[in-house]
Amino acid sequence: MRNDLRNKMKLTTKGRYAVTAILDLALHDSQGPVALADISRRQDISLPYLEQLFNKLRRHGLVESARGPGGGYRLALAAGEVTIARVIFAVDEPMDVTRCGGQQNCQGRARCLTHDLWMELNLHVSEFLNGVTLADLVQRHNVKRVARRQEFVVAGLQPAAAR
Amino acid sequence: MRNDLRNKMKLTTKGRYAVTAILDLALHDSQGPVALADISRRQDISLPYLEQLFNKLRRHGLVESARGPGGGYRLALAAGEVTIARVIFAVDEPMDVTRCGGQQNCQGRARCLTHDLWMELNLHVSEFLNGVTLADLVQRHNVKRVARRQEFVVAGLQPAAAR
DNA sequence: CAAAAGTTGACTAATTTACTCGGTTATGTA
DNA sequence: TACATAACCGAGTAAATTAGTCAACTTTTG
Repeated sequence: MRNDLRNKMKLTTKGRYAVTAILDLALHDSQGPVALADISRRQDISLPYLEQLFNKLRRHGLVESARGPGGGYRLALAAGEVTIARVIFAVDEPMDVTRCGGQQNCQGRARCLTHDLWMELNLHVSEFLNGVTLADLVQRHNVKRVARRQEFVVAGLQPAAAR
Repeated sequence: MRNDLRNKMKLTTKGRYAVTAILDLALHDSQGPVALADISRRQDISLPYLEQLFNKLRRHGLVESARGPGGGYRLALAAGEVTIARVIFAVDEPMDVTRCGGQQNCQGRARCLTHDLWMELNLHVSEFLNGVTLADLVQRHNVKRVARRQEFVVAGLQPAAAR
C-alpha cells in the first residue's frame, strides 16, 4: 500500500480561488487591463497569492499581462472559450494520472477492483467542468448581483478597507 | 482569506480504500464472516488501517462484527442498499458543509461569486456516488475478473506471501 | 528617473493524510 | 478453563500537501 490510488481531477481551494479570481477578471475585462491589486481587494485574496495563480494562468495561455502603470491582466481568450476545467487544470496541474495510467493494467494487485469506478466519476466531473465557461458564469444572476455589491464595497471603502 | 471555501464531497484515498475493502467484503460475504486479515492480504491494505476503517463503517451501521475465532465482518445491509456515497461518508465524514452552510448567505465577501458553481458540482458527484451500490459493483465483469485473480493469489501464496 | 505594475524562486507554517503501536476485550474450541 | 483468534480502542506520528509569505528583480509609463 502506498499513496498511489490518486485520481485525476484535483479540486482544492487553490483551484477555487483561481476560478473566483479569473471570473472577477472576466467581469471587468471590458474596462481595460485589471490590476491584481484590484482583484485582491474585491475578492479578498492576498496579492502574492494572486501573483502565483496568474503566473500559471498566463503560462497556460488563459490570460495576458501588461506591465507598468495602467497595466494588469486581460483574458487571452474569449470568455466563452475558457472552461472552468481549463482554469483548474492550469493551477492544479498534476491532474495526476495515477500510476495506473490511462486505462493501463495496474499491477496484479487489488487497486483495479474499484479503479473503473473512479475513472467514471472523474469523467463525470470533467464533463461538468468542461461544460461551464466564464461567459456562462458572467451571465448568471447571482454572479451579477454579487459583483455589483463588490463594486460598491470597493468604491466606497477602498482607502480604509485596503488595510 | 481563510480556509473556508470547502466543499462537501471529500474524496481521499482513505475513502477509496474503504470502498475497495467493503467491496471485498461484499464479494465474500456469502461465505460467512470475513476476517480483516483476509481482506488485508487480498487488497494489500495494512491490518491496523483496516481496523480503523471498519470501526467507522460499523458505527455507521454498514457492517456487523463477530469476535473470536471464526469471527470477522459481514455486511449489515443488503449489498444493494449500500451506496458508495454512504461508504465514503462513513470514513471521511466531515463532508464539511463550509461555513457558507446549505444555501445560506455567506459574508458580504467574494466567496459567493462561485459558490453556486461548487454546490452544483457537488450535487453531480453526490448523485453519481449515490447511484452506485456494492451490488452494482459486484456484478461488473472487471470486478469479477479481478476478484478471481485475487482469490488465486491468496490461495496459492498465502503462507509465503503473508510476510 | 521614479513609480506602478508584473515576474520569479525560495521558503515556511499549518493542516491533513495515512498510517503505526500497544494494549484490551470478547468468544469459540480443545 | 486455558488458549488462540479476532475485533476493539485510543494515542501518537511521519510524510505530504496546501496555502501562503518574502525578497529581489524587470519592464513600462509618464
